[in-house]
Amino acid sequence: MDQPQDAAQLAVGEARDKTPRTDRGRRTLRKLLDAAAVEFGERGFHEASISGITRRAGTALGSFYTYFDSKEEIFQALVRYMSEQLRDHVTPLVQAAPDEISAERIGLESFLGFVREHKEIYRIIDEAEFVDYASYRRHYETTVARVRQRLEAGAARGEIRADVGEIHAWAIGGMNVFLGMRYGLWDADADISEIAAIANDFVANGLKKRD
Amino acid sequence: MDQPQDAAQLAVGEARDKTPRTDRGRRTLRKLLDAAAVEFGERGFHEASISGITRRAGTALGSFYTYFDSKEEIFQALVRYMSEQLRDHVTPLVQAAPDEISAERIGLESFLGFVREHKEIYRIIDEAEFVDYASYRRHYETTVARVRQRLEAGAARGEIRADVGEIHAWAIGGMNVFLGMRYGLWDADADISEIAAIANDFVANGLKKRD
DNA sequence: ATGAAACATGAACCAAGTTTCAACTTGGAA
DNA sequence: TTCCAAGTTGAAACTTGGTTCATGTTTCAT
Repeated sequence: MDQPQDAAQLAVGEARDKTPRTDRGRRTLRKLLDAAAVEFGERGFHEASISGITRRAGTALGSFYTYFDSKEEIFQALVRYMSEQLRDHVTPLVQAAPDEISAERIGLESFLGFVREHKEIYRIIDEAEFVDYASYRRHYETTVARVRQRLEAGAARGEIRADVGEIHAWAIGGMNVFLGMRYGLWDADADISEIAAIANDFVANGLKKRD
Repeated sequence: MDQPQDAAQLAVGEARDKTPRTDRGRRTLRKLLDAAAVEFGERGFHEASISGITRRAGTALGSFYTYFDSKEEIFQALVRYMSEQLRDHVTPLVQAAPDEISAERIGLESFLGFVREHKEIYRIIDEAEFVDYASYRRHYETTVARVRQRLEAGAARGEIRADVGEIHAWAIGGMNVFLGMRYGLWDADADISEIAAIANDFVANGLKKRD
């Protein structure tokens, strides 16, 4: 009924009229997000509970609903945040690479390192396949699109074969994800840069220009 | 079309003496497993309900507990069964291949075809990552182990480079899974054998013997 | 200083679905 | 044919945890 009109004016965040207006509110929201990352990472989406999140955050159960409409909504916010974190970690390193083949090696190596340091983050993005399929799909589609762009740029510079495309990008993406799971998640002792070097040698041959 | 009895009996037998002793019992168990495949495939593990399974199976709710101790247990039995189905579909085709490179192409192509025909089965195995991690890990470890064996046999016959190993196997496994998701699950119209041919050309170059 | 909006609180509500149970039916061995 | 183990049944007890809400506290513009 008598809603404040300026609620329609929040263009920045994706959240509706649940955006905090005071410092206290922003602090609480932040505490909830941090707590949710830990709770979801440790227990998985379905095992996690909102009371677990608020307990970790040190707030009351009801306060959760001041900022989020549901458990799904905070999860979705988290997936997007983490997908961005991963991209922000990998992208600058890859862009500094001297050529396309090195870029793929550096991309894989930095991805493996990121996974190893943020196991809980990796798990959350992965679980989105079943909790928030749109976010999951967007994550992989944008990730692979970036691989494809690199490949095509490399081909245009004549560094690799000219016929690379979407299929090669998905192949490399899948390769990276599996190597991340096997050697980043499961095997804490594997030598990450050796893994990346061996996989990159395989990719380099696969992408080499035909005679 | 072959009997799920084998897999079901095996999986259940391991768990407890809930194995049916009469024909009627075996029939009911079978109905429950078939219904569970549909229910889990359509709704996912957490959305699926036991009453949904028994409704589809045409049995009473209580009968479920004659054969399984919990929702997790029937899910686990299903994962194992489906992992075996997939293997039984792909393995004979791969083994009939004339050489290692063709084997990988045929393996990918038959995997893509299987995924497309059994979308629900694919989803179930994937969801095991969060419901029954041991089964999930076993599925991928045995799958990749088979790739590795093929690679090493091919290397021993001198068909491909000699230094192939675990890393190459995981790379190829991940590639296949992602291509399966992208072109088997998401894209119903993609030309499967063309995808397999392009990916295989990439792999073939990657595995080629060095000069 | 004051009032209104923002924020915090946690007990209670409630829906959904898992599990139990006691009575009943069926199968097949003796 | 008899009898008991195996199997079936579905209502009801029980759990769990997401969500609501009425009440109290804090913030801040005026």
